[in-house]
Amino acid sequence: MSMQDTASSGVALWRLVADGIERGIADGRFAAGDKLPGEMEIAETYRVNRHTVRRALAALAERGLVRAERGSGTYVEAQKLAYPLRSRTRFSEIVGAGGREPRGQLIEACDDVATRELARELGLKAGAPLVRIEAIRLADRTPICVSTTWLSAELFPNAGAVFAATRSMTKLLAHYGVRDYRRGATRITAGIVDATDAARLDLALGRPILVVDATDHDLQGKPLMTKHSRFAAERVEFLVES
Amino acid sequence: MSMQDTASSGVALWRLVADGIERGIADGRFAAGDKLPGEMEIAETYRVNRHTVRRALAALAERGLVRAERGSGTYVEAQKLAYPLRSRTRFSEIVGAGGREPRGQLIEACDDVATRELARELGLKAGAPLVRIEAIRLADRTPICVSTTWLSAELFPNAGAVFAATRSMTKLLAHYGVRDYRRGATRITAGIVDATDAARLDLALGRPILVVDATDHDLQGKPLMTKHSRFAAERVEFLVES
DNA sequence: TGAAGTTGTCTATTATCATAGACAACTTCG
DNA sequence: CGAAGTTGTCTATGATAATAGACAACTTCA
Repeated sequence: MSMQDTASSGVALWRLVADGIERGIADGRFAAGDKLPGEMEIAETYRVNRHTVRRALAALAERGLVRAERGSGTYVEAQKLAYPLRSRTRFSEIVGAGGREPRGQLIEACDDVATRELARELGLKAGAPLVRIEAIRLADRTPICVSTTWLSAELFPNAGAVFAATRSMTKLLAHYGVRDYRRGATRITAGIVDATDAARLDLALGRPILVVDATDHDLQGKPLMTKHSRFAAERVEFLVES
Repeated sequence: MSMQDTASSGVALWRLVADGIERGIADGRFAAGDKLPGEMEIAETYRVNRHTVRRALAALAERGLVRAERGSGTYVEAQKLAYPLRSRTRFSEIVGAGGREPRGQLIEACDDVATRELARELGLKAGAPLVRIEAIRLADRTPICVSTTWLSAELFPNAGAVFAATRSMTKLLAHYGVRDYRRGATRITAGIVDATDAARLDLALGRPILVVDATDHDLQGKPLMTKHSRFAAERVEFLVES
């Protein structure tokens, strides 16, 4: 065969191979930790050159989906959600890009008052009225993180009800006329899940979590909301741009 | 820009442009008969070379979605369903390939006896028991054709109920263990829709129809079913392989 | 230790993708 | 008719995709 892609569909051959392998991983034909067939074998099944397979595997490896070990084979990585930490990242977009369905679920929404720290983050005075939203975010049916979000009760009246209806922070902000926003400085630490979060994340007690604190700003730099998120470490992998 | 495709995603640039235009046609931004923007203008909106736009338009023209008129412009064709007449064609696949959802709807299933002609087509004796299935097939919510299908009542007992449940001839045959089948000789004529079919196809009286008679065989050549289909001529366009 | 099997890297060739410019052929409209 | 705008076709160039072969580097296992 000297054609570049099947039926000149405008989709590169290596992409078709990569998609095929990814589907195999997604539907469990290749489980996490499994060894993929050798490059030659994959090349034969797809009737493609070994280098084309390598191109496909390289693309998957870049996304952290597989890991090649020289002399041994290529292995399926623990299928962690690749979570790029850019200034403009939306949970729904990240999850959707991985071919999974993003879901949001409200746990609790209640009034709160700003501590000195929260007030500083949000550019308010200590004791200012806040709305606190506790929510779970899932990819398909897998809980990824629990997050506590604080917003100004004056700027976003009735925010809890709006989030309950939209199940999306992005849509919540859009409801108040905020068309775009960015994440400011983000702090990442790790910890051990507590009993409450363990139940919410369907996670065994004692498992590690990634703790992320971030404040989102609008395009003018005005603080909109500050978040305290706890990610199931075994299900997510943050990607920081180099 | 000297890159071949956006973010080296494995999808050709012309494909992205073609998909974008096709989406515009699908969601009504460009209606049937409309003139598309000029090639230069499209090139500017997609920030792409004019030749790349031409490649995209050529792909759409090949599928019959648009028609270029030299010196005048490129126009959206009457959006007929492109129906390739190969030996192995499935309605669901054809409709699905066009980005529309295939649907089937049972009108009536009843017992019948083989005329001399039907018996010859199905390899049975005249007077043999048959099941006759009347069905409508749609793309999204647009009726495409009405078809009358005859099957041997002995080979496919209770076929009507199975079709009512599966709404697919392919699945019906699979239910009886037929994994694959091919269409044999196909006869195509044209006619005027009668009152019954006009109502079923949501077609005005007096409109033309394409009449297709075909018999499907299994891979050993044994006749499985014979069909008499009436297509709304203004909604479909048969493609015969060259 | 050695053989077999695996991934990594190199060179080389061909086809396609994408861009660029120029001009012909044609349609539309004043 | 003539000008403006459109699609059609040609040549040319550089980047990428895909194939092909060879060999190095490494792991696994008998």
